[in-house]
Amino acid sequence: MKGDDTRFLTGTDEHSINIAQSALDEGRSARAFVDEKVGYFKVAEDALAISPDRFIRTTDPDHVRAAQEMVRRAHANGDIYLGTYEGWYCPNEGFRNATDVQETARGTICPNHPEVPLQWLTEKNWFFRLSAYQERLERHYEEHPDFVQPDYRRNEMLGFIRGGLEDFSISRERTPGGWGIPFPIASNGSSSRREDGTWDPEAGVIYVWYDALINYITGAGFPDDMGAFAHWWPADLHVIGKDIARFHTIFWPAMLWSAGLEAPRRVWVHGWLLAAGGERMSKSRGNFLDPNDFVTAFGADGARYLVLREVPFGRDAEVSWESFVRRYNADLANDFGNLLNRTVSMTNRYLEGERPAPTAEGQRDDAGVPPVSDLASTWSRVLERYRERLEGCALDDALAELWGVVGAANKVVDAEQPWVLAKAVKDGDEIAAARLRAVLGELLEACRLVGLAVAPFMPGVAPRVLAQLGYAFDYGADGNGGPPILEELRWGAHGGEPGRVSAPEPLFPRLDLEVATEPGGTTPT
RNA sequence: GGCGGAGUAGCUCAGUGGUAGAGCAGGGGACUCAUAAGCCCUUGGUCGGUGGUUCAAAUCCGCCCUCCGCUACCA
Repeated sequence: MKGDDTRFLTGTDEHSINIAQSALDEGRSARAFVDEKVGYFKVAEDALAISPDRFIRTTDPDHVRAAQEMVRRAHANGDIYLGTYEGWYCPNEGFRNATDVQETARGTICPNHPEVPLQWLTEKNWFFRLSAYQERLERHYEEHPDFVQPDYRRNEMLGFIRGGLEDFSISRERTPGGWGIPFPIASNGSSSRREDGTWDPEAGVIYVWYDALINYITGAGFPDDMGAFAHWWPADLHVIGKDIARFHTIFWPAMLWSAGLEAPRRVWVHGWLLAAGGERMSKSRGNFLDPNDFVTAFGADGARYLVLREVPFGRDAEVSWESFVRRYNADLANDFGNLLNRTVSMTNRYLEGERPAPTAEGQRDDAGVPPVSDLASTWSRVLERYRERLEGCALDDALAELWGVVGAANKVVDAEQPWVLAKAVKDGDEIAAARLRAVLGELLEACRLVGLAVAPFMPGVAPRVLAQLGYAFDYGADGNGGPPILEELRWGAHGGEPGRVSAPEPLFPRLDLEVATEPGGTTPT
């Protein structure tokens, strides 16, 4: 919306052994299994009005090419070598981490398949020379203090690096059903591609997360369209969950450097939404919030607002249905929704719907009345802080800044009491008439600015706000098109344009806490 | 165990030496444009415990208690 070229990528990581095994357990192909799951993700994205430029799947053919090219580059650079990997091996799931297995009277077992004895297996694998990048990683962290955010995550990762980096394996000889991207290099160092174009299964597959990380550059055009890639890479921002921080902040930059590519500019690590008591949400615990139910109750815009406002973006947060309903009613229905509604209603009632221009700072309107409120100066301060918070990924603070203006505007209504001014106007008081127009002009402008500024959070609500105010909204559902938003976000940017407000229409119907419980029937917490 | 963070009003949190704060929730009031919303006022806290430093400590130091994060191949 600022007018910058953007490319927004989401997608799915599909080559895990767990996926291959679950598909086998259900008696169907891994491909059919992931196709179904991807459908669920896309439905949820649509429901939440998340509009990536591309939804990338690691099973996409261009991603297969990208992953194989990255392996070739690492190999050409001398960063991968053949070694042996050993550990507990579950015939159903492949290698299990020592922390995932249990010692029992009958031997070592994996909790998912207690009937099947584990084997201590040795496998020939390719290893990536992560150890060669320790110094460069430390230097990178020092020279780019914002590379990993929030700061405490950066410190954790830096501590991990300083503790010494080991090489890690990036291939697997065997996976259930051979699931994975074919490893493009044979053990003798030549290509594993055969004359008929298929890949030699003896070469194994690329280990799942080595392949998964590469999705970011596939999405930027690597290696099929290096022109596009040069335009989009390095990415300005990776947003990831805390559980995969190490992969994105340590392994991934090293992989890129090995291939002669740049690291992303910034990686933001977000926390989790936790259920009551700080428990992790899971279906088996029955404390899972289905995003589709969420949208049903609050609307796509409401759901987006709540999740981003209620939670400090860098930390875990305990959330509950009740906390969301409270926040929805307080912020959206009562504060902002009602502000717009009362402002539009008064404009209709007292000015026959005609929209007066907002009085600018230091100016007098045509009737000689100076600004009646300090909303204009408040706005310019808030906008600056709003931008700072957004750029720092402090999304909850960013929204709080905007709501400071909402609060100020509600106070202005009570301080000026337009209904009293309107009575005086009826009695022929011309000064009151000018003041009434000034008050409503300032309130309408505050509504326009907040409604537009909040568009990245509530892309569906923003056009409805502007429509009620009689303004056009020229941006698409994905935020593209339209004028540079910072121009539009100036106080009085459309001050000279005559216009009419439309009939007031509540944006966020107030919810009854007792009624608005989870559709799944789970007891609200 | 090691490293790091947190413990402040019912809830979520701000506050790094000088008379305890915000939002929400609760209570009261005046008003009426509005989604019984908004506005004003207000109840509520020995700032985890303890011992120090200081004229003065939520804030600095020591010890203790509780919780959380990181501590490499599930991803």
